[in-house]
Amino acid sequence: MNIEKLPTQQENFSEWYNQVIQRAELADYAPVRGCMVVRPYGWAIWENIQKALDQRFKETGHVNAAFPLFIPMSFLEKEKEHIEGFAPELAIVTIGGGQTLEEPLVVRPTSETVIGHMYAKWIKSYRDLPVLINQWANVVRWEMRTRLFLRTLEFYWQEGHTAHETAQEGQEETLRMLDVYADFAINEAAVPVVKGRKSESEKFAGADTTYSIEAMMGDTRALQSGTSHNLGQHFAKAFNIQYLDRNNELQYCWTTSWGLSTRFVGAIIMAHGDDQGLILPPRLAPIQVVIVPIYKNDEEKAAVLPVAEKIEKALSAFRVKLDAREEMTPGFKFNDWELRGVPLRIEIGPKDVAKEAVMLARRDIPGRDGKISIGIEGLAEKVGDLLVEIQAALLQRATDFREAHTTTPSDYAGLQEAVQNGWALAHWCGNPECEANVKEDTKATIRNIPFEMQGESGKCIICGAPATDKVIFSKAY
RNA sequence: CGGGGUGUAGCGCAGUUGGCAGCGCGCUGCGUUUGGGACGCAGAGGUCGGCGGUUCGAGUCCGCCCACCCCGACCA
Repeated sequence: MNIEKLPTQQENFSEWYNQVIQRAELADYAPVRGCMVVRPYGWAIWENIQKALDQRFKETGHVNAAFPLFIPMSFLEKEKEHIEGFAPELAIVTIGGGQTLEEPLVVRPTSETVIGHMYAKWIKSYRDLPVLINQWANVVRWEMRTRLFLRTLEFYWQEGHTAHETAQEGQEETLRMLDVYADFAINEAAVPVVKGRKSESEKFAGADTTYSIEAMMGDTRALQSGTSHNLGQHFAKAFNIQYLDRNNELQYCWTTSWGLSTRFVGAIIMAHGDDQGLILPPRLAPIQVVIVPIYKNDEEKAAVLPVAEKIEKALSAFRVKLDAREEMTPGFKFNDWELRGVPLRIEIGPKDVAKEAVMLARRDIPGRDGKISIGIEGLAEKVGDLLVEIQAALLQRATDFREAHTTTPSDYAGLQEAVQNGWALAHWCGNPECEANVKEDTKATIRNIPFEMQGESGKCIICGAPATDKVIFSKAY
């Protein structure tokens, strides 16, 4: 392990990001360019994300299934916008079993097409609707520039695919799942997000409308953290997903899709981390409490270790780890677990044993300010309270940070200035040219058109034309 | 695909005019340590990215190739 300090977020945020991931053993670079290995600690975070989301999917009536990795090339070509959008980033298999394939197989970049094909077989009647299926899967998109978790050639995600009787039901489903994502982000990951609609240029290839949740990272850039698409009847028409309605008339279904990926692990890292390393939200942290025993000799060890073990048992309701490694000093362990973002640390040494107490150290409050001595009696309850408190504090801090770095410039010069270090809220007339100009001039894009600001009319900050949409401009990952 | 850069131990790097393959961290063993990143001693670990050329001799010079990184066009 490299014992040197991390670069600070201030001096080099992206280097801080890369190093914290590798040193905390979340992920490592794979032998293939642009691919990553998710290591056990990183995967444990993903598993906790999966649990929190899967539970919400089930509660809203969805079931899981698995669709194949390979998709016939011709399937993607059936929806014009879809193939145009994805063509540049497809991985295509042309040889199988030593033979050149008659039809190339695409490694799925997303599964609307195969799933649409199957839905056409399965759906006959309005009685078959709605179909509410999700799958947990890996997908491949051949990206030019990659970053661990944020953009890799292969990534893990869930993709929900639903089919409905009416346009309205489709729209309701699209927004329902966006709400599920926002609820997850805020209440499980403590990452504040803004729900909104994507502009035409940023929407999913083949969607009527794309919605997203956008979060601000520690360097003020935006990260699209989850998306929900109203696909209208595009895929239903491309794949003949039809049903007989109540009047015995053949109708096309209305479909949706929605996804959240391992990119969200990157969101957690960048939204909460500090110069010491990760800070994981208690609800998703693989280890919520780490116990570090402290002793100088065998005598002290004999006094301390059994108590530490007793505490470990007393805290079995939490994800707790006793770090009894002999070959490391307590000081090393403190730094090590801080790097790994464990929300709460318990230090127990001879002095504490004598007092029948322990030291509790909060990860979100560095140094002595975050430490308190507390009696062993009723410790579990106190730990539970503190974890809830830390979870809330992380959300509050991230929200405050976002607000402190969000401005409402009044003219174009102000906008250009504002997006250099933060989000800018401003009116936009809806013209793609204005959007493109901002990107050209500043590298910032329209992240989304927030629901909460709809209905405020004004003048386009770029061209001055009347505008009904107020949008977030920001540099993004 | 364009522009720039780097390939030497697991990681980070040094290697002079061409002359025995090195340093720091990490790793292994033993001992001393342990309340905020301990120390000593002894070890293990190399196709110097690959192929070819020049030379008595190449990590070093020349040519070709390969890989990766950074910047741009694309993106959850």
